[in-house]
Amino acid sequence: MTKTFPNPPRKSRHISLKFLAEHLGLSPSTISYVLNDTPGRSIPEATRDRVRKAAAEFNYKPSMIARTLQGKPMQTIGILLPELGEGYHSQVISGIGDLLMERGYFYFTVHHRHKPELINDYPRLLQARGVDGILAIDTHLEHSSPLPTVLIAGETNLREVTNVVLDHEQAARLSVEHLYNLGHRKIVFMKGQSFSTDTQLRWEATMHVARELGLAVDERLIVELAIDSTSPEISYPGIHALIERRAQFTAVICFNDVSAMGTIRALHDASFHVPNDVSVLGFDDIQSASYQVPSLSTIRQPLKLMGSTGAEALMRKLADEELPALIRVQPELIVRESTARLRRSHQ
Amino acid sequence: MTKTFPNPPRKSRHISLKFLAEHLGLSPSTISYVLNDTPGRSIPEATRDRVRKAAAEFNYKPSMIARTLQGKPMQTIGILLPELGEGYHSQVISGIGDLLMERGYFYFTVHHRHKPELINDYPRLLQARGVDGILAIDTHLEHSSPLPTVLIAGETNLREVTNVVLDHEQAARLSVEHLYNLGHRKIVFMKGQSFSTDTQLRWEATMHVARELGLAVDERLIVELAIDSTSPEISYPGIHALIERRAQFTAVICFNDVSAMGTIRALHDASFHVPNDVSVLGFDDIQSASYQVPSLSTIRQPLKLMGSTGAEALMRKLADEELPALIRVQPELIVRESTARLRRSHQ
DNA sequence: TCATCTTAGACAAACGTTTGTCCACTGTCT
DNA sequence: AGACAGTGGACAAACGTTTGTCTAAGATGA
Repeated sequence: MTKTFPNPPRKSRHISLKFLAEHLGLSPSTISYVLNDTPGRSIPEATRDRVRKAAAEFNYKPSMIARTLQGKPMQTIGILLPELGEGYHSQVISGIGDLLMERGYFYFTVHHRHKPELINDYPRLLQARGVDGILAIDTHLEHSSPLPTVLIAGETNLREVTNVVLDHEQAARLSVEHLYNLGHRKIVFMKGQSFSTDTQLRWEATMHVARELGLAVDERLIVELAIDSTSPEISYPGIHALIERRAQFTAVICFNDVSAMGTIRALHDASFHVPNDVSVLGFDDIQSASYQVPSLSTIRQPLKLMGSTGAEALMRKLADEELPALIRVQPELIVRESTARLRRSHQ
Repeated sequence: MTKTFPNPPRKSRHISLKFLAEHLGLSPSTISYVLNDTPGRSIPEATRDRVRKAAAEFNYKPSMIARTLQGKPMQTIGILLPELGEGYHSQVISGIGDLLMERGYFYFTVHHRHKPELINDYPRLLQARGVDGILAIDTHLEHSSPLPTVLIAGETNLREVTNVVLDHEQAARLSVEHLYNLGHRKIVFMKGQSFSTDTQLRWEATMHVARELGLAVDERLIVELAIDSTSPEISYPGIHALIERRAQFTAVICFNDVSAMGTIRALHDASFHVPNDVSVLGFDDIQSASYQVPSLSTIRQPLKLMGSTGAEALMRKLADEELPALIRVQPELIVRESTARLRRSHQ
């Protein structure tokens, strides 16, 4: 009879092992052994039943906090990223979140706005909150962290950090060859903002492929993004300026889909038709890419996959498994309406 | 001389109060008093200096975990939302994240996919990880939580939950009157998915305003969203079907900007021009709204503000301040290119 | 019958903090 | 010289777990 014990489930008292123990007239350790099925303990089934029933009745959840103090993992990780808001990151996080949820892990999200001191401090602050590992996205990691770390789409030369990256060489090949094969030769190349970790790698890969194809890269047709934002405004001024000074071009390779939207908008405002007058190629394949008018041709970056791959890698790392330093994922060319064969009249 | 003590800063040992204490030849309590500036303690400035220097030298961060065990707040909250990915929520979270970061708070994000058992379980699981309070977004809260809770854009009749909501009545007025004043009478009304907490409230407000204006709502011109997604595909089939059966309409009031994009795409595919043939009005004003072709007229929902307002309210609640049960924020009509005056030929 | 082995638990230490209490000095005042 | 106050700090308990060790009672064996 549980009713004979003096402690009614007072609303105010936190349900702890100790509470359960008093309630059942047992010691906390016994409860712990039962609930964790600790092997090598002889406890009769009758007692086990009593304990489990009480735990269910009071909806007892063990405090991860106290458990962590014992050196157990908190089943929690920290996600480090440059900025919140729409776009790129949210897709990656979506992939991470689904996998972690499945594994019973929780996560913190922290944004650092590219500030090195924040990037450096966050791991310790997260550690103080009990996280087991760090998943960084698009972040320049310079100092090694006290925690196991996996980096998605960033750049680092830290030995102990596993890096999940897109195959930039292949991505560049897909994009440049696509437009080349459609007959385009006067191509605008767009370079990302300097703080984006992809900018440098993608640019080098793109230039490399252009050289291989014997495609001339006109200095005057390079647009460099500078605005720190995730809205299409980032590319509008650059393309607008190009049009103003009557630059000759028939295609634009954009840094991402968002800048492709800004590009199309700028061309549209200047009465150029996409793709009849100018072809525009995006990058990323964000959700709205296929619903633009015109719909975006783009290089799909498997963002969700990169997220889940990174999370999976971190789980492995936490389980002390060996991991490659680099995990590469493959891009894919998605052809829609914003790119078209060069028309004779524009040659 | 600190060098005379036997414990070199071994890489493996965690830097704790006790470690610092041994290192300095003091007791842990003294270190704690100094680092927390606990009032009513007499400790000479010389000692305080020694302690602070050592703390800085070893980059000591107190364990929030152990501190929480003492009943101190963890300075951490949990965010509950239906789904990860692009769109609506990411803007709200952006507002939350900025405010929390400023206050030194961290946050967990958990998504529940509208599953009641997850919605019910998460608060306890978060509590086990030391969370001080819950911020729910667009979530049907049915049971009261063990933690202080603020709800953004959801719906609940729980007394203890503070609710941050858009002024739906005003939003409906702005949208319907805008199209009405442009001369539209044959208007398609789009109803959100049933799981969205805004659906019911917005629909009622919209119908109310239509009645007030004496505007007939044609049953056959109601499109109801059903697909669970954050991509424009949600509205495409509905609008497409309307066109297929040659329904007569001159304007569409969409449930959100994403569905407005799907609507424009469907109209475009059927060779209708927006806004010359049909006006399309969005809702939310997401970042890409102004960069669509045509750019979207829409009802701006101050998403970031709703996020920061909710976070601020929760901070207050955690500090035991009194709060109103309802905090209302105001929408705004943004007129761009996707809506236009009704042309005579279409009357 | 007595030694031995199981069984079913209790007990206590530890994790890293916070905080109330206590104590040994050192000065100061009569 | 004795009483007393102030100073500088140590000590220990507590938070909620986990886990190694210990023990009392009952069962078993020769």
